[in-house]
Amino acid sequence: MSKKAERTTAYIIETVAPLFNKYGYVGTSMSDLTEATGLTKGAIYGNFENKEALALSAFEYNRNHLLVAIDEKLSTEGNAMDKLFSLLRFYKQYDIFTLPFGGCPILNVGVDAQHNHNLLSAAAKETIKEIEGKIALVLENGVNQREIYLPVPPLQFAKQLFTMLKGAVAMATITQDRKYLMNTIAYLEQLVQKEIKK
Amino acid sequence: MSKKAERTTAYIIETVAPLFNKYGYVGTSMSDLTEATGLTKGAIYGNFENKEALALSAFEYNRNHLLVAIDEKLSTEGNAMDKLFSLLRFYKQYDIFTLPFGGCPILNVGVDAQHNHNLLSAAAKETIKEIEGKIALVLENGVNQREIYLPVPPLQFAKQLFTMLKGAVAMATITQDRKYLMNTIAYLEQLVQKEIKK
DNA sequence: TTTTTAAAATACCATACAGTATCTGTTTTT
DNA sequence: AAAAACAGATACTGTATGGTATTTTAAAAA
Repeated sequence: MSKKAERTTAYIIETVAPLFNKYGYVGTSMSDLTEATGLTKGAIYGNFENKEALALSAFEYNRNHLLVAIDEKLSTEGNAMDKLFSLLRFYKQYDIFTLPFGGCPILNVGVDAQHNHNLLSAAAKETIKEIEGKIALVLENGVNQREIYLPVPPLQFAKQLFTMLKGAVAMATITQDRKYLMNTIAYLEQLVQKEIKK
Repeated sequence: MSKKAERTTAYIIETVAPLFNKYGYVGTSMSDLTEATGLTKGAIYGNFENKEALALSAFEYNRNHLLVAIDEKLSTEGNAMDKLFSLLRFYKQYDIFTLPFGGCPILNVGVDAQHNHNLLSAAAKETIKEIEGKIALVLENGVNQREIYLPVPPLQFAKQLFTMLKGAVAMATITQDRKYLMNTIAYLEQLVQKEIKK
């Protein structure tokens, strides 16, 4: 296994990931990709079986970035409440965070692939489940440590919270107005404070 | 102006609207449209200047359907609270309501057109503003009639409410799970009850 | 340094794309 | 019923699409 190939494979993915995320699967053509990478089709098809495989790799790349960031926020020192507030602070800057990959991959791919690409659609769906699970885990630990109180089961609360966050992300994306992020999350902060603080 | 042409123009729009909404602007080809309508390109290009004009008409068609429905819910007999609850009940069934046009046009077009089509993108944005305005008006009247109390200005409350609704719509769409709609709106019902009831 | 192996460039394929000029059939109008 | 107007079908345009077989170039191994 020579290293050259691995490097170009990685280079292709990171160059191509924002394009697929912005323009969607059908909206991104192979010539867009050759232009962006400066490589020829021969080079790209040498590293990826076809356009589909490339799009899947690109989504996985974006998704991993996101999950790493979320993991980091949820691993903040302190109790469950500290971790939650760390996550909320992160989402206040979510538009800036996702700018380099061309917006929220879950929203973009989830909506774009809906009727165009089953595998991508399933991948977006799966990513949502993972994030909800991570949030639920923090909540569950908080309950067990008697740090917080929950009016509903941890997973349900996590889903509710994530739904509101995605609402803010969707509105900020569509209207290009980051106030939706700021205001919604300010509201969520006081909601979390009131609802679950012991 | 003969009526024949108007009828086929209308027929084309209503046939084509769900396709553009599902597959997006680039994802919908002229041959998809000839196949769905059973008409030839000659017929379609005789009624619309180009693909873009057709897509814009299709969005407008979907948008109008939605606005009519929302207007109706917000015109329910009774006070501001009755109108709000009528809207919330409508959103509980939003997935079923939007099924014939292939999902929520604001979300689909708003996300799809984001980097692919400025006019469509602006139209989605504008539609959001209109709906927020309609909700804000109901709230403002409610305040003036001393039926409800608002912790923030009417438009801000309307935006907040609509953001959460869109969050539920986005999550239900991406995951294909209508529980997001049910649970989020059940939560909003109790929130509205608590927060703004005088 | 030479040989071997692999990566990337080139040139090409068939097909699908949006769009159009022209022709044919059908309505209206006279 | 004939003439004029118009809707729609047909056949075609050039270009862009995803994908591939083959050649050239560069990198590893001997």
